[in-house]
Amino acid sequence: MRLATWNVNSVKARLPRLLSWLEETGPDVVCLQETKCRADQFPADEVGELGYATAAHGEGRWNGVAVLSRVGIEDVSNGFPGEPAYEGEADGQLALDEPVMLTPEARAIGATCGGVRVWSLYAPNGRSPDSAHYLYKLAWFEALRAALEDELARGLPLVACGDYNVAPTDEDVWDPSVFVGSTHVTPAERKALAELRDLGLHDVVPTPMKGPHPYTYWDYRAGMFHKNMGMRIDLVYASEAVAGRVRSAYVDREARKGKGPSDHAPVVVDIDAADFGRTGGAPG
DNA sequence: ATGTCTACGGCACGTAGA
Repeated sequence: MRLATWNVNSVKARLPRLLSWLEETGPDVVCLQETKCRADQFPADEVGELGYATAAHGEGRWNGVAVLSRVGIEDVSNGFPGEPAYEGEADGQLALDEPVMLTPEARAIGATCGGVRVWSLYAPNGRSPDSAHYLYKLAWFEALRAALEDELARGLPLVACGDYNVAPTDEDVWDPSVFVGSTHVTPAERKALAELRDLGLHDVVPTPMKGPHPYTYWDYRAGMFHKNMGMRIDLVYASEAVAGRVRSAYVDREARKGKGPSDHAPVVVDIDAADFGRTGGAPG
């Protein structure tokens, strides 16, 4: 099974590149983030012509996640149980007797594809460590940890991949000194990732196509991609059964080049998964 | 270079988010 994850930064703006990338790369399962469209606006017909079924979860202008699969797509979950909603900076100014029902943002979608439980995740950015958005990010990760613990208990091989908006180590940013006081590198964010790994998930670190660091994101500004000043924030967290069958993984930096790219590159993982589709196989 | 992208509302370009 060839699995990929890619923050496309608008699936509508990226559609020609997405379609040609699908044809060239031939993944069986693709996790997309920042699709920035409602489910009914997702170009399911266009990817369908290439043989992919779609599960999409979106809200319009921001966020949005999807799973594409040509090995089946079943048991779709839009979001996860306990997923928090962003209450914003205005929390506390609302009348106490006027509870407001907030809908979680479209940041997670799960589906079972070819015998593998697949999650496409788009973690909150956090904006700055003193913001309400940062607290929301940490709460979202704690709820994700609880949800993935339950998901793993189902016994299927599992991958939770996407834009985690956290660089796991200082090696995963081009210059740690630039990030002092910033999100993506704080101890609390890295602890949230460590707690996911404590569930038995393994960080599938891809091979960089160029240079020593498998960065997956480079800011559009200031020639950051040209100078390879990037970050590794798009991660594949795989259960033991999947991690033990990973043949290879790479960052497709070619997809970050040229006119009209996303600011993220895809991560592509090849897995020996011939027996995952069988019923009655070993769990986990 | 606070230097780039995107979507939105609404039809020009300012604003917000990343």
